[in-house]
Amino acid sequence: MALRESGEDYLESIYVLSERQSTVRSIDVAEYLGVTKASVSKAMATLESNGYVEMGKRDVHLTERGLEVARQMWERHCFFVRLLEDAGVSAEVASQEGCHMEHCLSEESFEKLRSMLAREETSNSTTES
Amino acid sequence: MALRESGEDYLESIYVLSERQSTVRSIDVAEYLGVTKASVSKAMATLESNGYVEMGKRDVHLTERGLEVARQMWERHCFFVRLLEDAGVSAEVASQEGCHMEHCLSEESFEKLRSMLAREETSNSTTES
DNA sequence: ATGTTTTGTGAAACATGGCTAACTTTTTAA
DNA sequence: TTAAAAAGTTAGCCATGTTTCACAAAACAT
Repeated sequence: MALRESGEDYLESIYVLSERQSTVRSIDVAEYLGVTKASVSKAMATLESNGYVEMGKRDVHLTERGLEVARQMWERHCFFVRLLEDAGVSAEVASQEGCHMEHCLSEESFEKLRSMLAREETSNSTTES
Repeated sequence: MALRESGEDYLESIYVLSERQSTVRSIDVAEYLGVTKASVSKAMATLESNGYVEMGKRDVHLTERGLEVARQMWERHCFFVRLLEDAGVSAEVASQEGCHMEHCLSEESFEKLRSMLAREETSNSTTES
């Protein structure tokens, strides 16, 4: 079963939270994403049955497979947030909207876009400095 | 009731089709979007009750309100497709993925992003020519 | 140790947005 | 003009992803 946008968001939030704290519980994910704990419970069951997370008695953690997706999403998130902030969008709005943009592109397209914009940035900073 | 992504897609497709042909029917929208005519019928009823379209006996057309959204979506679509193509993404993939990106940003953020990238393009073409 | 609070789960409901199938209405062609 | 084809609608179903509410289990504090 393919991962949907919401599944990617859950994985990403587990990843982000696990960098802040030693263990991640359902309730942490719920608070982070602003959904109910019932929603998390349901989502975790699906993600676990598809091998993206493992649920301990009092924590959830990413499998290799889940970690790969989560890292990728977080990388994209940061990329789009930075892009929007560079454009003059507030941090808060950039974060919200970046959350959606991160799910739109294939890996290949994302890399191409990132490369192009990195080149532009380099050439601009050269001319502007 | 706020417009969702699918609603925006329906409006956009009516807009695009109306530039190609004198009248737009449900079936045209269905073929364009690759959904069934039943789905279009349902969607049109909702869009009409929210004042985005008006349905004649044998055509659908955008209201002022609908046209505004449709134009905006189409503009964004073209922007993102061009951006992706510039990055080296194939026309087909760029069109598919641009379809999703166009729904992610607020008007304000989109304008900021567009302005920034336009500036970069200008400064690059200056340095590169 | 036990009572309270926190966390997690399960069931039922709702909204969205698709689908198919059956039907009606309109258009077209013989 | 009438039969067939095309277009549109309606009803019912499905999947996703939420919610609330009730309950179970775990953690914590006194």
